[in-house]
Amino acid sequence: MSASKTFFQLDQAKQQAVVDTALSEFSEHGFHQASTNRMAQVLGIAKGSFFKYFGNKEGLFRYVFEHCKDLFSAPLRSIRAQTQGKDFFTRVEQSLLAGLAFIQRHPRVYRLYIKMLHQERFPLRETLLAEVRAASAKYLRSLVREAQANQELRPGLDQDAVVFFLDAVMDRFLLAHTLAFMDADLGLFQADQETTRHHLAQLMAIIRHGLADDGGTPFEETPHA
Amino acid sequence: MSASKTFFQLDQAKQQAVVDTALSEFSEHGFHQASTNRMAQVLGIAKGSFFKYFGNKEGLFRYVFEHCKDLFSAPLRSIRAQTQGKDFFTRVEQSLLAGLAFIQRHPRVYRLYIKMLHQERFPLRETLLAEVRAASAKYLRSLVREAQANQELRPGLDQDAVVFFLDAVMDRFLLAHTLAFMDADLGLFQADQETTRHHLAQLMAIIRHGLADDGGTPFEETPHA
DNA sequence: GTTGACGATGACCAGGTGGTCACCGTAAGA
DNA sequence: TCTTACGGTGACCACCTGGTCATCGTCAAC
Repeated sequence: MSASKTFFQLDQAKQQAVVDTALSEFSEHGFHQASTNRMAQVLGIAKGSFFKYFGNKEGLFRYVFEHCKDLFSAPLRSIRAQTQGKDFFTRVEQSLLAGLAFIQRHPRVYRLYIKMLHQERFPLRETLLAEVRAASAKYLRSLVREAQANQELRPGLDQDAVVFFLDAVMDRFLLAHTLAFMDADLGLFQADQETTRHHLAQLMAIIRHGLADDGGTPFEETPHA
Repeated sequence: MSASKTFFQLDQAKQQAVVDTALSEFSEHGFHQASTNRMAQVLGIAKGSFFKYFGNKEGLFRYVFEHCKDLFSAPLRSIRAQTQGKDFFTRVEQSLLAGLAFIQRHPRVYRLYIKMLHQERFPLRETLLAEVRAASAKYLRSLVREAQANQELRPGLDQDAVVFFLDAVMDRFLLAHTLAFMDADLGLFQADQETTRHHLAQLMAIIRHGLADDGGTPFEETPHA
């Protein structure tokens, strides 16, 4: 718990306003460029209050991050449960759709995550990111493991390589909707639902061919050892 | 030209030292967190000199960026020429190896590029990044176009989708060597050459299956229009 | 009416920032 | 030796930062 009891005795509306403003500031400016002066001004409270509530800027950030993590973990659990029993590629596709839905509902949370990934010198960066990445990697890995058990994937595929591959493509697909420069002229950036669905289908076809067990590979195997 | 004639009249060693120090600072801290005070101290010159040379911090950055762009464009041209005539997937693989070689030779240039991609509020961010992204996207697109002309790719694949897919996987493969968090437990981060080659082979196998024309797809085609 | 508890306040602090400019040292030309 | 030109210098400026704390206002208890 990174907030003092003073903060929790505030009425709910004010607590929420503080977290909301801080999330906007951090997701927009990262940590160091975020300004407590600006936040205080936006909220219409004295700057000193922040330091009463959270000790320092880092404490404020920790609290905001905890809040985001809560928002994040619920959908992750739910999508896994929802797709239980479906085939691997359907699960991957639905996970992507769930990711998109989350980003649309919580754009600032996603931007904060991106900022943390790519901005060194965030407080607790290693610790906090490790938690998030571990959760999503674990999820992806469990999907792959089950798929391999069901012989849905081409034999001989390295589990780590598959996870890496999927992580790369999925991550980028989500990123392209948020950052214009990550969209290689595809038109995914802030795309409407129809465009997104179209490109998702194309992408899933490539992924399927890349990973699925088609009962015999047309290429010479690349030998190892 | 973002530097004054004063700067160009300096002896080469000093010019180089200035660019070198600035590149280190910018690639490590981004733009706003980079400090001209620190650079001056490292170089052992007065801070005022920077402003004589480049007008302001942004001018200094522009000059450093131009320098990096020159370093970047030569290898891109050369790798394209070197792989002319080879098959598509070999070209992709060699491009990745060339990218890795570049990153190893110029790690700070690559880090600066990453910083610019993921840190808003960089001066001239849109303009400068557009140049770089356009160059590399154009390269990738030309590879894909030629491959499609040679019927190396599965028919019906959307060119944009293929470019997007390749960009995603290749980008992430390079990133994983530089940023620990982008390496989904694969062990690519600062990996030795052997590890890298091993994982590259795995990845290329997946890409091949995903894109190559294998003379008949085992799945129902996902119909469009 | 008096007291005590406590959250809110914002002037204030030290420290860092990008940027300026009057001054200095030097070296070439007369 | 005097003049001129010019790059180098670092004290200085205004501004912004995270963080502090003496003071104030309010409200409940007695």
